[in-house]
Amino acid sequence: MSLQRLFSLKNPLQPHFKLLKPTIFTKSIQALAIITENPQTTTKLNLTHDVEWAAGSISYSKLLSQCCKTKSLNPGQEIHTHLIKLGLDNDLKCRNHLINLYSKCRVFGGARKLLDESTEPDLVSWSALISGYVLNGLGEEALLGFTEMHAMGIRCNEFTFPSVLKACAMKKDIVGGKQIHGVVVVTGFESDAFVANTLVVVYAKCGEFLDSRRLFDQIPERNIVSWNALFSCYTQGDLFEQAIGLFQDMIGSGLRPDEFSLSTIINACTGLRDINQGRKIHGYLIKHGYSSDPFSCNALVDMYSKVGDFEDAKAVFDHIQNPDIVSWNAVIAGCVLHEYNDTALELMLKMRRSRIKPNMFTFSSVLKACSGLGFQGLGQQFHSILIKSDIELDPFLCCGLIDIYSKCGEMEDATRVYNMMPEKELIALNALLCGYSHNNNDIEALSLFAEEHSDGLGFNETTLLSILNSAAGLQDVNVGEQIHGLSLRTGFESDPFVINSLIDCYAKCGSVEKARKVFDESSIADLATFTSLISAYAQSGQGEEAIQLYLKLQDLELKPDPFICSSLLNTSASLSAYEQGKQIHVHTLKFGLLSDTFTANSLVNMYARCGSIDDATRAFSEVPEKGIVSWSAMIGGFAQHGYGKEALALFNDMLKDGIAPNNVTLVSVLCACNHAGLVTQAKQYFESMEDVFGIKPTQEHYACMIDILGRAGKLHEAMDLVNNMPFEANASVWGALLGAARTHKNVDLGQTAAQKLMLLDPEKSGTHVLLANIYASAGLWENVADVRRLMKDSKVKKEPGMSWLEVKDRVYTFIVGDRSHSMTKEIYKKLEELMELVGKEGYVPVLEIDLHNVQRSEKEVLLSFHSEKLAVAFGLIATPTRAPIRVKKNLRVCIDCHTFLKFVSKVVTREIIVRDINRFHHFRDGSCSCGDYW
DNA sequence: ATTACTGCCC
Repeated sequence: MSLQRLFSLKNPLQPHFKLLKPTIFTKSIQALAIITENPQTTTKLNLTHDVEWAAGSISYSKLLSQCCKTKSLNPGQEIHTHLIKLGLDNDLKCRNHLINLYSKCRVFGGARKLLDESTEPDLVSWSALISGYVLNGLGEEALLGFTEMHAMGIRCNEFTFPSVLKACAMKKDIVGGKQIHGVVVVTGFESDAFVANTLVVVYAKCGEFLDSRRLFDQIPERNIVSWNALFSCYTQGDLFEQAIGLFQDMIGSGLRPDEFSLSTIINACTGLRDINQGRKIHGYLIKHGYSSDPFSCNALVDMYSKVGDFEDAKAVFDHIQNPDIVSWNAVIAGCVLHEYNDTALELMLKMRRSRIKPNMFTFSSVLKACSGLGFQGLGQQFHSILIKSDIELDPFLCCGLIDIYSKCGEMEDATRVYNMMPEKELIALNALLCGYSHNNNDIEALSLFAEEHSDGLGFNETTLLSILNSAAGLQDVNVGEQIHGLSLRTGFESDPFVINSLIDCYAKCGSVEKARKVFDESSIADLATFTSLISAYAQSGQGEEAIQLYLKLQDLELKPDPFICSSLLNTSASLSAYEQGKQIHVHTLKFGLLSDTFTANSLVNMYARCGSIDDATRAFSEVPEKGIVSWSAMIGGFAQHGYGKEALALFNDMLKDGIAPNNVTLVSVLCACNHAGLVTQAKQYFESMEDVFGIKPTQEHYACMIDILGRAGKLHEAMDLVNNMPFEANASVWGALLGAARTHKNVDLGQTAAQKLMLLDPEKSGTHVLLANIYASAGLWENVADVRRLMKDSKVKKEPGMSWLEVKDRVYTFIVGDRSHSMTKEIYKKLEELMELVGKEGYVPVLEIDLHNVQRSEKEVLLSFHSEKLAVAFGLIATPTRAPIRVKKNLRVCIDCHTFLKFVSKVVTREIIVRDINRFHHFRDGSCSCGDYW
């Protein structure tokens, strides 16, 4: 128990009484005496516990000196109190010791009080005070003390100058440093080793390396500290090679490096990322008996963490006998760097068990670990510990906290931490902007940036990446252009990350041309840039450009990565480019990318959407770690191809595997029921969605369910469902109803649905066409004419029917009545041939009713030129005899083409796969996989 | 009695 505690006891009379109690006093003195290694004293103290004896037999000055050496504040204060009691507190020697002790222990008030109350404070009193300020990093206070001392007419000596100069170095105050340098020269302390070495440090720390080096060269008797000082300054100024060069010069001059030299050089190796040199130094350390030097060990832990293997870092750490706070921090930081985040937290617990208090470095690392592990709750607990502690919330910690709060979407708290910072720092701004962008607070991000930018906070590439993400999120090409301009003006336009973000931003804002321009103008041709532009093309549906770019990438012999391949597979999927997709598949195998689940899932999706359910099934069976995305892709694939039973069976397999479905899976499940005509099952799934799987039906699920009921002719039930939806029905719901009305020729329902659709999605052309068809089927020709007029007035154009067919490396496009193809003649000839063949088999053109006012013969001609017919005809000419023909169409297949293709598949014995806007049709041997229900 | 060179979080 310390005396301080005694003084705070309730009874004010007690302290004096307790003070005289020998047992309390002697415990401290005894410990001190043992430390002073005075065997005589120790023995005698062991014989007696008497206070007065201790005071008389050993000098207070000696004891206080020992207190200073060991920074033992409490015993020092006890002695101080005792000196007052004995009236010995005016002794200058003791007083200066006490000033030194208090100042070093940050009790500046006490130190200052002793100095002020001195009858004659001398140079030593001031030196002691100033050195304490410097030791505690208070450069400003040290210089103020120096000025005051100077004003009192007290001159510095070789002991004071180093402290004062160090204060200048700390503040990077070259002006003050030069002034004091002048005083040093005038007073003749220039050649003192301590002063000369510190002068070298002052210039170097202020960035004046040439002056520093000149002073170093002029030191008459350079010692090891001079060398150490200079190359440590070089290392701190990131001049690692110069540091190592100087180190070699030192060895050349015959000096043997000590632990200071070695730990500094290890840091230089870390900076240079030169692990070989670092290992050599490690060997030297062991050979020369420095392997237990704490500084060198800590430097090694840091080096292996940052440059080498974490295992090496851990091995060095495990060898440290009594790891200090820096050792722990270094190894914990290493864990975080290598993403052993849970180990980082475990080590922090171990560290606390060994009674070492975490500091701001520790918290900075463990906050990162929490963030990496998604332990936001723990991160918030650390925040409350930090608030209760006396640890200063420096910019690094603030960043960590902003990151934690951003990760859990608590942007208000993140903003609060940021606003709490006395001085805004760029790294904190970046952390907050990043948080805003991830939480889709794009407007907040951009306005915060604008504000801080006008306040002069500045920005770097990280800032630009964040705000470009926000601009992309807003899909505001103007904001993107402004940021582009800003990066051009500030020279960031050549940063690869900025370039990629610009491409990404322009692409997301819908301007692939601008994205391409950035790509073309940049001199960087790395994988990431290609990935950005390829996915930009993929996202905007420009698959051919995406592939062209991929070919260019291969010309440059860049090895594709999972991102690129995944992107390309998705492109092939959306284009139904089966051959192309297969080629990408080969590449994924060649480059070993199928262990990546994303890529493997994309492969399943690609084959499913390119119409090859067999390939998709095979790809699915080879997905290394099947997740919900893999299962959903496969179930969705089966559903789209009309394999309802297979889809549902797979869904059950998935449930057996313990994978919980998500809303995407359930859309596919309902879709499967729809395409397989399983109305009862669909109803069961739909009704149990929330109870069994905990998924609330969305618009999509409702739309699917209404489609099912509609197709089954249960129009009332479908309408009831629309009326009882928990939200306003959207366009897809009404679209499903309109489709049902058309199938079942229900004019009232068609009108209601079409009206809603025209309001919700006025640009959609299909609505008018469907409504016209419904009117036409009921013989309401005037209404048909009205709709046509309405369509003309509202400038809604009927989307022309288009089909795509892939042959070898090219995708061929066909439009209704297309005659632009180089093989037009052959195609139409083939079509005629086919007409004749299928006519013999019993094919009769089935007319779409909306063509009622066109002459019958004309209709037949028009029908025969539908794009899918042209595509199939070309496919028969241009592809190998037995290969399936895969066509993609932008609209629903018309009933005539559907009938025609059934016949064709029979007469030419070929499988024809048509992917229309809703699903796949596999025409084989005269029938279609959809069972004529689509 | 007072003095110089070394480590951990972006």
